[in-house]
Amino acid sequence: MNKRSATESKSKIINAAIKVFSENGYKGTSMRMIASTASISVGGLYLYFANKEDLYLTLIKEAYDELTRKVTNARNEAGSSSEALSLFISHYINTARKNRELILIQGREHKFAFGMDIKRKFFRDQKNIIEGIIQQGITSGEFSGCNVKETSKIIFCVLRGFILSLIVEPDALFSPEECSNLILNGLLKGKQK
Amino acid sequence: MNKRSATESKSKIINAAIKVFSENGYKGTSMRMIASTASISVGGLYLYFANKEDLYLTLIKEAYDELTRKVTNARNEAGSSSEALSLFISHYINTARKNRELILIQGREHKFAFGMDIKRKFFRDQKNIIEGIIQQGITSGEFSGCNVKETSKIIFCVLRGFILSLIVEPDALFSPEECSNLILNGLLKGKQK
DNA sequence: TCTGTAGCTGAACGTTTGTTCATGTGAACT
DNA sequence: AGTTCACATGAACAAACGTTCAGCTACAGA
Repeated sequence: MNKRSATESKSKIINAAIKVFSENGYKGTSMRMIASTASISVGGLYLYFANKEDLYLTLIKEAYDELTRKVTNARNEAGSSSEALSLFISHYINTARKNRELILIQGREHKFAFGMDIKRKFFRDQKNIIEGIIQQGITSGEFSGCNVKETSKIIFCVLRGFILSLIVEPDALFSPEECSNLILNGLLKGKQK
Repeated sequence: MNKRSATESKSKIINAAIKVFSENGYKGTSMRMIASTASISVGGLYLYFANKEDLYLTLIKEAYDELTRKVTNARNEAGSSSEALSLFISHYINTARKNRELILIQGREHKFAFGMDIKRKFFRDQKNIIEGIIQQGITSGEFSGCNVKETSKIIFCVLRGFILSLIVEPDALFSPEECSNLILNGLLKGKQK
């Protein structure tokens, strides 16, 4: 193994790319900016990534995989449906907060279609999980009957709005508990508090 | 007045700019793209706008003003607080839908700070309106006591998520009625349906 | 018909972009 | 000490960028 380590250089590049892409978006980021942030030469970038697009896609792919992995676990940890939903929401919000830098990238996209297949899959997965939780809650009599698809869209939009706030207006962020509380009291058959 | 009308050319440019900026973002849009979409020469753009930034800011300023104008009206039209909130939500969602192209632009921003003062003012205004409605509902005994600031943040995030959906995933959109229903049943003291 | 001028053009300029490649460097082997 | 080769460099290239400006066109009023 060389002292000038390849893996070390690659991770230096990845970290620099996250930072620079997050701050300037795809089009707003030049390979030279990434190179200088990583303290490496322009040409050096091309030793590890085929081109700018390859480097970018590597980043957002990893970001989504991580978020998905953590959030899907929430489902198995809960007893009741309300607890499942609350856990889902708090997992989602907390991981989003923690991975803020990675998520910032998606707010600065250069084209609609770019990496869209990765995102669509992610969105579909998330919405399916929410739908599953609501459906089960209705079946078990815990939630009042409602339009499952429509309701899960709304819940998903709250979370999506949270993500957008993360990007544009950090002081608009709310707590997971308050969020679950508002949503659940609209879902639960018997009013409680 | 010349047959080669200045006002007509200017509006041709604005329409073209909305279209091209929406599809490609700020950095992704070149003055040549706007010019050719507007069927005008590159140089012609600079007869009406000082530079690229000036042209862009003109667009988003108008977009926000329009949305604000329409939404603020909702407040005066309602009798009860629940009706006020429902009206606010449906006005917001419907105007957002109608002005989709204009709003798309904000999803493709090139830098955080760019035009951010305009946006922040808009966000503050919107949240104040929601807070006002909730506060009034609590005072009148229509809504159950809750953390006003936190709750209005969540409601605002639903709408913000709706906007983001408008950009990235049009089939994730929900109806204003269903949204009001979910939120209100969490707010109303007595459960109803 | 001629003239003044508002409206418009597109070649040209200086930068910056993504990418390439001939060249250099240094740790790990014999 | 010599050889090797993974790792690294940055000048160079073509393409695209925002912006300028000398010159054109077409209309209004004389």
